[in-house]
Amino acid sequence: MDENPKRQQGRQRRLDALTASKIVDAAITILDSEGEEALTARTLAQALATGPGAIYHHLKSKQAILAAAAAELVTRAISRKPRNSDPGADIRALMLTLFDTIDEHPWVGAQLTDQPGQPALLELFESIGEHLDALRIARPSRFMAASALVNYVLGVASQYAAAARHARQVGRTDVLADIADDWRGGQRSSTHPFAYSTAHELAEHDERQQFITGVEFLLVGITVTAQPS
Amino acid sequence: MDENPKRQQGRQRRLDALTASKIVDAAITILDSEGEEALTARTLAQALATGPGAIYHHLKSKQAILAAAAAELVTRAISRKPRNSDPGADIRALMLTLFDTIDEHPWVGAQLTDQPGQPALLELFESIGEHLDALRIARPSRFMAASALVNYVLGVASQYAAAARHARQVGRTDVLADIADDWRGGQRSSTHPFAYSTAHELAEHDERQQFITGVEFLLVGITVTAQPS
DNA sequence: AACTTGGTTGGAATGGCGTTCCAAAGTCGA
DNA sequence: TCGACTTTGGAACGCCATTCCAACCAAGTT
Repeated sequence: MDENPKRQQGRQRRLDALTASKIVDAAITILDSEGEEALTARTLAQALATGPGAIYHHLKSKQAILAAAAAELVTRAISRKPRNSDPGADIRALMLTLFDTIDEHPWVGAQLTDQPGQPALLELFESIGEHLDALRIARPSRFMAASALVNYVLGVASQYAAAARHARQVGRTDVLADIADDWRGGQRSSTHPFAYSTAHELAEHDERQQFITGVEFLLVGITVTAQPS
Repeated sequence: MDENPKRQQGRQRRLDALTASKIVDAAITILDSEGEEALTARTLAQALATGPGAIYHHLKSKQAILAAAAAELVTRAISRKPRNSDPGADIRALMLTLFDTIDEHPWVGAQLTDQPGQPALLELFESIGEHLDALRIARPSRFMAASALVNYVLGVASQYAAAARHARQVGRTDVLADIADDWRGGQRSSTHPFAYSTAHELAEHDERQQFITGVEFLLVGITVTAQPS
């Protein structure tokens, strides 16, 4: 399937040789510019000026391509670590970096939530966990705390991916504004009073701010519940 | 497309008439017993002893069927409200009921995260929001708090759906044990020390306990940050 | 320089999916 | 009984991921 180390020195490859990483790069380009639905074996083959068969020689499935693409972007995001002296600031910065990656590449959100035990999730969990170590969370709580933060990120990620899909299908409209209108329509003021009265916030709020507020709730809860000292 | 109120009194229907709700019920049965992948227009038509065309006369797409099925189960779960005197206990009970629904019907998790502005999500948001009202969270924070809780549930839901898919494909029931093994393999002890050292918890923990611990982190964070008094 | 070998290529074929089409059948007001 | 309208369900369409396989190459061997 490729990645044979011997080949690096032994056989000489053609200059235009297909490789797993070239395929993944082309996939990322398509996903970013034309969305999840635009990535098919045929469009990807066309972008690489080859046929579908050649691609499957290097990567065993479309899911493998997507997993590799997501892992690439997550790893890239995580490796930009600020490493301040303040571990609290560090973990907030990490979470915001993740948010920005998902905001810029919504398909990553869909991919992260599509398969369990994915490489990208390991990176995510590891990075969050190491920051919690720095925060000196009591040992037994670290796993729970890291899981909670990962799950929260995944929830936000899945909504971003869904919104991006919807926006592309329906056209350029503001997805959240449509939902807010729906929540204010019909008999909603009596059947769903809470949603009705908060719908305007859905349409107007800053999503980055909303995300970090949720992170803040979790971090406060974690430190209050599990700080040793 | 059906659901014409006039028809209820006017035209008389055949006893075995196809209806949207019969289709959704059949879909739920297939999803629960044979998994997401088993639900196709053809298998559903077969279960209803008809052809695919008849189904599309009542519901406009497969996504609409899935959305209706998910909304049905979420509504059913949410309507089992305990309504104790203690609002803190109520919201924990609600979250656990949601967890149990997703645990029993993992495909609901996939559906919730697949489309924005879904009916099931409105029910979820409304129910969580009303409980927060009872908790007397300060007004401006309620939207943020409800969103954070919903996002957390969605993250957990997506992981449950992914694990169920994987388990059905591989035939193995213990997906988490496989992932834990992966996290302990290779050079992980040096490259991913946190994941390596917590892998055993991944395989051994009680998932329901883990879920409610995350909820607890959020609720503590929310009350500490946003309680008015 | 020809021959062999085995990884690589890419176009064609396969099987299955969601969805649409449409002729036949059913139902009702007149 | 008739004509209009809904409902049915099997066949057909277009697209997808994936597999097949004959041709293609760049070494090693002679």
